[in-house]
Amino acid sequence: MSNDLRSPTTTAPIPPMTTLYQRVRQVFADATALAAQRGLLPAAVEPAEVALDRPKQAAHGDLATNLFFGLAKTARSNPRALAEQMLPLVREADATGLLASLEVAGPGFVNLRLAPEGWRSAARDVLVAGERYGHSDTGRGERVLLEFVSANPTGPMHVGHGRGAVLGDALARILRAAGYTVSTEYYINNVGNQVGKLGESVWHWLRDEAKRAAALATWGKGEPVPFPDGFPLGFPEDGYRGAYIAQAAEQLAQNDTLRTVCQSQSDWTDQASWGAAEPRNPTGRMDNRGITVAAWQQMLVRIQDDLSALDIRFDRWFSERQLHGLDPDSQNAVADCAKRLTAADWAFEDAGTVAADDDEGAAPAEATGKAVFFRGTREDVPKPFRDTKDRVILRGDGRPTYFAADIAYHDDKLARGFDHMINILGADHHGYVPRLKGVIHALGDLRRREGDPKADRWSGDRLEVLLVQMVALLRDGKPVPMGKRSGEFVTLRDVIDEVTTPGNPTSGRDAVRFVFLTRKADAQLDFDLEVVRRSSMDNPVYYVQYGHARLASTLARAAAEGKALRPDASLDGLTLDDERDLCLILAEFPEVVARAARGREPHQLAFYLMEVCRAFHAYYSQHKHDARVISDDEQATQSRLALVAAIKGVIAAGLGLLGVAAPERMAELEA
RNA sequence: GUCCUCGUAGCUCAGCAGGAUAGAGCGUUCGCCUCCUAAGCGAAAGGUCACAGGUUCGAUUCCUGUCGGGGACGCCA
Repeated sequence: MSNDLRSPTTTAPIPPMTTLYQRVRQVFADATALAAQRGLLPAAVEPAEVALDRPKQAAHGDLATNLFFGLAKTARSNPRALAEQMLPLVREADATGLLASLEVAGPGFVNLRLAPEGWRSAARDVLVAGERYGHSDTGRGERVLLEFVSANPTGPMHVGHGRGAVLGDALARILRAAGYTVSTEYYINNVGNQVGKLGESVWHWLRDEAKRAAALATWGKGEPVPFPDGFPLGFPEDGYRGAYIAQAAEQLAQNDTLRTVCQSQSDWTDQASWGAAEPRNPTGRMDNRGITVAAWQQMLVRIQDDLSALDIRFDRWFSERQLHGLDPDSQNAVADCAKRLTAADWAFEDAGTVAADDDEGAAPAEATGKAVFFRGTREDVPKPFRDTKDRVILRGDGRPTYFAADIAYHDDKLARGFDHMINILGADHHGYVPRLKGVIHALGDLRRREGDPKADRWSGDRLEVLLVQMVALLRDGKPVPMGKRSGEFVTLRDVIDEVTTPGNPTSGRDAVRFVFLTRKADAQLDFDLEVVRRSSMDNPVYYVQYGHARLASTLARAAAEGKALRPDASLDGLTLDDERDLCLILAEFPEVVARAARGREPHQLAFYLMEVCRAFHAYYSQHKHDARVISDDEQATQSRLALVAAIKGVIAAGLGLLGVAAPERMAELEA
């Protein structure tokens, strides 16, 4: 950091930005270096090893460290005595006079108070760094592939998907700020039974225009679909019944080619009438029919639309079809992986369990051949990745399972050079995790045998799975009934719309995002539509946004009175305890971002922002009479405006990392 | 049955790589706008951190077990 904290210098070639916490840590690290020179300690410590806490009690100073508890062991001393010995060295190391006082407390804590220039520098840091305040190199550029949502393209997104989406998007923003190199990816599950059923379901509507028209005329959005009887083939078992099926069918009917296909009376089993019958798909499954592809593409557009309502974009949309060699210029990596695993005895053929009818609609399951199982139970699989059961990758009829495709997918991810993979999954998938890690381990072993020099990259611990718990949708405390089977469910879009305040288009997105981020991923979340729609304090998003707007309006007010914040404003006018506390809170922001990144916990940021606002509102109210921000005291006004700007900057930066708008003013309240 | 996860104020939840006297919001009670946004602030009340052991200077935090809520154990995805 430059020694001139006064001037918010113009952009030098990316200054090595430090934070107040880092500067204090450096002082302690330097002190240990001095101690090492003088034989008091065996070795110096790195700044990062100096744990700094903000004590709960004001009597314990501005910051505290328990550094000497750990060092006492190696120095064969007791913490308290060592701390006493170290204090002079700490003072010596504090060349810039950051620290005002130091004391040893309790069994060996060091409590410290910062000099006014010290704590004020935190506000200066914010103003100098601007939008980049809080950024760090914690992640050291580690290449992370963050896969999230990956909802089947068989219908609109529901609320649970939304939570995973918001978590993933916020996490991507936070990780990037913390110095990770992040790619986000959505895995499109466009092969398999589910998508096949989507095709069948749509097909049924397309076949009967009269019924379709009648249905469309009478169904309301979100209403259960009274599926008519008497369809030639019957509706597919566990097919999709939401009104969106009819909507999709209606849209597909606009497509001339499909219209021709759909109006033909030929049975859907007659491949000839379908156009693209895929020779590489010998079992003739629905998932590769033209109608199916058209249908999931339709659904994908809808999903993308829902995601953009939440301001979420992905770096890449990864098609499962490409793994099966079904997309142009793609290889059948799924079959390849299965073959190589089998060759290396990581998989084996076995009749095993008799195949159950896997509800292929009207077609009864054929007598099956031998299935291929992945040996996830092998003793040489490290314990945490070992499965309790061998899992099928190729069914008796040769069709790959979802797991088989996922093997090829994760092989592909690692082959692309990522250091680390984070998958965000619904908590109901947790049983799936060990087998996925296990198969990555197996692929590593396989590649080692094949002589791949990069084989070590294929290790189970490169995969990290974040499990997201369910969202319980409530309205005024009462559960909103959701039944996928009945076709009666509230979509993510419905929820966003319902909590959007008239006249403020982003309010619904902001509310949904913020509320989703006020809980740890692995905690169940109650989402009460009534509460989130209200603009009250049960609804923290308004609290934080209001704080930002209040800060903005204070700055605007000052400007209007000809007292605008000047770039050279001095912070010397900040003298109150509350101002020191605010600065210390601002100093914590980079710590919080780094912590949220390391722990993959965006909620920490949400809670932090509420704390910032709480402190600001208290300051603002409490000094309404004795120390207003805008006053006749020019010096004090400038300093306080600078503080206000810094607080505003932190809130804006924090909200930005959560993907929530930071408004300059709040929209009119609802009556 | 096996595995995962959660159990903290009346309710909903925080609690950072173990630290000092346990934190918020809602709800309840009582206060605060002639003056920068009252969508705000202050105060009061509210707790055997599910239970029992263990690890150590120190445990709400880490480990084991018990009890309770939720979830997963398919040739589904």
